[in-house]
Amino acid sequence: MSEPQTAGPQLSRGEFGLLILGLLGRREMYGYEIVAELRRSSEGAIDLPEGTVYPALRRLERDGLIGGHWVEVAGGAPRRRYYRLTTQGEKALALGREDWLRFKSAADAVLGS
Amino acid sequence: MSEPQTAGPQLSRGEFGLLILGLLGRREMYGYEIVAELRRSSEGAIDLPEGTVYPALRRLERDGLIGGHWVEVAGGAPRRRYYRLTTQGEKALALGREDWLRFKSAADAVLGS
DNA sequence: CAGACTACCTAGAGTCTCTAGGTACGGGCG
DNA sequence: CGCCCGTACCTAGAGACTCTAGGTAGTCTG
Repeated sequence: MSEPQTAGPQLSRGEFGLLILGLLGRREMYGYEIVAELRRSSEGAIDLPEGTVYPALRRLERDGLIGGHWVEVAGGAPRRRYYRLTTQGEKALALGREDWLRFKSAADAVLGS
Repeated sequence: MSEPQTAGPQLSRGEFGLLILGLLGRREMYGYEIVAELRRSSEGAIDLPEGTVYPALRRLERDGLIGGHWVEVAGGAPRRRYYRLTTQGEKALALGREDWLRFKSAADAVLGS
C-alpha cells in the first residue's frame, strides 16, 4: 500500500488520527489539550473521549508520525506529554489532507449534498 | 443513538453504511451493482471490496434500515438480491446526511481545508 | 478448455473506537 | 476534615467495522 489513489484502506480507518495530525500541524500540544481543542475548534461536533485520543497518540508515535516529550509543570500540576509532527508526520498530513478532499467530494457525490 | 448532537459514535463508524444508504436513496439496487455504482459515482475514489459491501448490507438489513428481495434473472444469470430503503432507513439517511455535513465542516475546520 | 464475468457468500485477522474504570495531586466548600 | 471537581495521564476489554482471501456456480468467449 503506497499508491495515493484508490487502493487500500479508505479513510475512516485512522480518520481521527488525521484530525490529530491536523491539530498538531498548527502547534505542539498535549493529549488533554487535544481533546479540548478538538471539541472547541469543531464547535462541539467532534468530541473524542480520552480513551480514544491517548491510544491514538501512542499509535501515531509508534508509527513515527509524531514525537512526544514530557514537560513538568510548576505547582504540582500533572506533567504533560507534548507532541509535535515529525517530518514523516508532515508528509502523512499532506497526503491525508488530499485523501480527505477526495473522500469528501466522493461522499458528497454519493450523498448528493 | 438518538441525540443528533455531539454524543455517541462519531461517524466513521458505519460511514460506508451511510454511503450505501445514500445510493439506495436514489433507487433499488443489488450488492454487486452497489460496488460498481459506488466506484462510478465517486469517480474511483471509493472502491469498496465485496467483502466489505456484502456484510454491510446484511447489517443494514438486520437493523431494519433496508429490505432485500431476491430477483431471478433470465438466461441462467445469477439471481440478485435487490435492496431498498425502509421508512426507518430513510430517517437514518436524513440523520446521517446531517451528521455528515456537521462532521465535514468540523473536519475542515480542524484540517484547515 | 481456460479464463473472464456476473453474483452471491464466508471466516478470520487486524484495527479502531468507546466504556469504564484507575492513578495522582491540588483547590474549594461546607 | 471530607468530598468533589479539575488537571493529566493511563489501561483492559468489549464491540464494531474493514479487508484479505478465498469459495460456489453458471454463462460466455476465444
